[in-house]
Amino acid sequence: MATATTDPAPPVPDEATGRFLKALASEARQQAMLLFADGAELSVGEAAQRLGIGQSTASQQLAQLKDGGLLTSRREAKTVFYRADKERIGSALDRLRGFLDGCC
Amino acid sequence: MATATTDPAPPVPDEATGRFLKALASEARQQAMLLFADGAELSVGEAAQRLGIGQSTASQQLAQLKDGGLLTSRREAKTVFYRADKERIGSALDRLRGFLDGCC
DNA sequence: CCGTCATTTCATGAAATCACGAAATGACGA
DNA sequence: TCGTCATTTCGTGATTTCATGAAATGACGG
Repeated sequence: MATATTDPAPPVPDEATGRFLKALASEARQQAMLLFADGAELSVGEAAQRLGIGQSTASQQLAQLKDGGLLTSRREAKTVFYRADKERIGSALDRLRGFLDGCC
Repeated sequence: MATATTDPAPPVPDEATGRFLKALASEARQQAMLLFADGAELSVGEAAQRLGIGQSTASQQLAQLKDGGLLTSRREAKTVFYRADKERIGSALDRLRGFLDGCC
């Protein structure tokens, strides 16, 4: 059988795509994404500085973008570097298109 | 000249895409979109009923989806019918892809 | 005109998001 | 082990969303 007994009522479109949309539905985070053009890699502190926001704020924003599948992080010594995650962004877009296709 | 004196600091990615993202960044509105599969056309009242929410709530949600470029509305006598706006959805996706392309 | 029906607008509380500074965590190098 | 630096986590108010019911708007039919 394909599904189990209760059929858990899947979220819509799906968790990951939902997080992707929420991550991007904020001007502040859209601005943040702009920092990562051309494969640029930035630390949390650098991002905070360039955006003119507090470091803890930047940390949270970047974390949410990562959670939404837009960024990856890599740790080097004390500092954490973020960069755009081309691949997951691509699949998020595909899933989004799939949802919109399927719904209308 | 291309731009005027002050250069109004364009929003990011652009107003319309921002509204598109915000419109879709809500499970309730994602559910609402599902009603419009296969070119279905529904009145505000029908949508409210199927979603199990108040009519004024539905009116606002659908309006926001329309504002986000996901739905169109048509008025027939007293009732307003909404349906998916394939075309504008397509261009919103294109703009989104463009932004993500350009930013990473 | 009036009354009615569908929708929209408005005002309201509840809940979520946002940005912040302070404190906690983790990873070095001395 | 200490002290320091970068980041994360936590607790806090301010702002924004969210859903609701009541009132206002608009469009008919009589």
